[in-house]
Amino acid sequence: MKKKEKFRSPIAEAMHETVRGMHRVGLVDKQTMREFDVRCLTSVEDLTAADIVAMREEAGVSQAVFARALNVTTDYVSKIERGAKRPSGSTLKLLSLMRRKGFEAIL
Amino acid sequence: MKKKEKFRSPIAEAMHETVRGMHRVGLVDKQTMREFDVRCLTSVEDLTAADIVAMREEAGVSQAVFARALNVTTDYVSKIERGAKRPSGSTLKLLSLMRRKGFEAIL
DNA sequence: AGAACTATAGGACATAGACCCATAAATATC
DNA sequence: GATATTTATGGGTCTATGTCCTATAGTTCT
Repeated sequence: MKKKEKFRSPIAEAMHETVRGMHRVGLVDKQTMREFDVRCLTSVEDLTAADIVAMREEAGVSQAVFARALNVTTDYVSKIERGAKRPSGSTLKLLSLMRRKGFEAIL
Repeated sequence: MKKKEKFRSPIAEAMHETVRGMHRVGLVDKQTMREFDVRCLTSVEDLTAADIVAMREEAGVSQAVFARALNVTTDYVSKIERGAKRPSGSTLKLLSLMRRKGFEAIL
């Protein structure tokens, strides 16, 4: 079994363990714990056009491949990288996910 | 002087070499080989409203938590589940990702 | 009974994101 | 060297995604 890194910071992990401990002694139910995790881990960072270019270039793929991975069109990626359009909602989430976990994590 | 790279990443190189080998043996044609790098990334399943409800219920979360994980609004999730709206693009990708890898994979 | 959370359902509306075309640079193939 | 092909930019138009708003109603708490 492989070690899976669920949290980025030790602080976040410590918080998770704290609440998990509360769950063990019955202070919080499973639903609350899951919601806690979601609230903690779903923060999406604002990404600039330059950030996205950097992410794509680090992945070493073309705009076409990058677009396919996001399930958007190629020229939309182009517009995003030029700052002509701003990604939002689920697109931003997907990009944020990719930044944290790597390009392969969203394939 | 920078070493001239034929491919942008080890991953891309590995993928390309694999398909190129298939081309040599005649398993794929030239056209397919040319666009393999892009085509191999396009696997987004169509999800019905019922599928999405089932996914959320299996994850055991409310529409609010589900929406937050996708970085969309709560009543958009409600509309999707009722079939009033259809997810597309990156939203569909994110849902597809979640279906294949589990709810925790997109946190 | 009163909060608080849950989900449905309506309408109004802005813009994300698709689709269209042309241009031009690198790179691949002959 | 000539010719395709890939790559990316940049213009425009336009649909419907997705947000925001309000109201209604069923649960599950205290």
